[in-house]
Amino acid sequence: MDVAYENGAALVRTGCFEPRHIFENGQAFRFFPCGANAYEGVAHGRYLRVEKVPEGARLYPCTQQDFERVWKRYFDLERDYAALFSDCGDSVLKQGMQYGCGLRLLNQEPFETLISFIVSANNHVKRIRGILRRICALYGEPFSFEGKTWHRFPAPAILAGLSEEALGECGSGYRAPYIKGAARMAAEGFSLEALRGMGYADAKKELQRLPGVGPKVADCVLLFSLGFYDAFPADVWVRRVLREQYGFTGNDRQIYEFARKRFGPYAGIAQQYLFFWKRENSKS
DNA sequence: GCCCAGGATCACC
DNA sequence: GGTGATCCTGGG
Repeated sequence: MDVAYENGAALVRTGCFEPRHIFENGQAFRFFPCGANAYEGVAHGRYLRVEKVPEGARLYPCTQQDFERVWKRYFDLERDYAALFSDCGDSVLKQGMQYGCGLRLLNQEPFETLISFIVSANNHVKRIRGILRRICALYGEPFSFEGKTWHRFPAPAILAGLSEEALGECGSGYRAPYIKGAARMAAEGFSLEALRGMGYADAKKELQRLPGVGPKVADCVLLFSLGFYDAFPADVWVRRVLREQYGFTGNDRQIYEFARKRFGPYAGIAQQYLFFWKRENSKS
C-alpha cells in the first residue's frame, strides 16, 4: 500500500478497495452513495468522500496527517485481505472472498458502533439508517463542509440526557430505553476503550451488561470498533450460510466455537465476506 | 389491511 | 440451561 497526496486528497494504491462492498454490507450506516463508485459521510467527527479510482482509492479531504492518524486505521489499509485465507483450503470461503473482493472491515468509533447496533436489533438496514440519520441530524453537533451541513455522532452525555420520547420520535421504537440506558452507562464511566485490553470472552460478557446488548450486538461492537477480529456476529444470514454451506446445525452458543475452529483468528473477517455473499445472492 | 423480517429481553420451565 | 412470546415499523 502506498499513498500520494494531491489537491487535498489522498490517493491510496491498493488492489483491494470497493466502496460499495465496504458500505453496503451492514457494518456502517452513515455513508451514502454520491456518484459512481463513491460514498460520502461522517466518521471520527469528520466529513469524508471515498471514491474508487483505477489506482485504488481516493479519499477527500485527506492530508497526510489525516491519513496517518485516522483513515489508514479506519479502512484497515495495512492489512492484505487477499492473503488472509489464500491457503485455507475452504472453497466456500475462498469463493466468498473472491466475490466480495474490496470489502474491508472498518475501525469505527466504539460509542457510535454500540448505539448503531443496539438500533440494529430486530431491524433492517434501511430503517437503521433512517433512525441514525434522524438522531444525528437532531442531536449531533453540526459542522459545514463545502457549503453543506453535516453532523457528528452525538456524545454519550447528549443521548443519555434525552427523553425516551425524543429518542422514540427518531423511530427507534421499543429500543429507545436501551439507547438511553447504554448512553448513560457510557457517560457515567463504562469504558468501551478499556475492553481492548481484555480477552474476547471477558470483553463480550462486559459489553452485554449494557441494556439492549446481547451476543450478536456485542460481537458487532467488538469486531467493527475494537479490533476483535475473532468476534463472529451470528445473524440470520450467517446462520443460513453455516447451515446451507457447511451443514452446521448447532445452537447459538456453539457457533462461535465452530467459527473459531473453522476460520481461525480472523473469523470475523470471514463472517463479513460470507454475510455479503449471502445477502447479495438472496436479493429478489 | 395484512404479514413479514430482524435480536434482546423476560417469564417460564 | 434452554424455549417461546413480545417489542416496532418499513416494505411487500
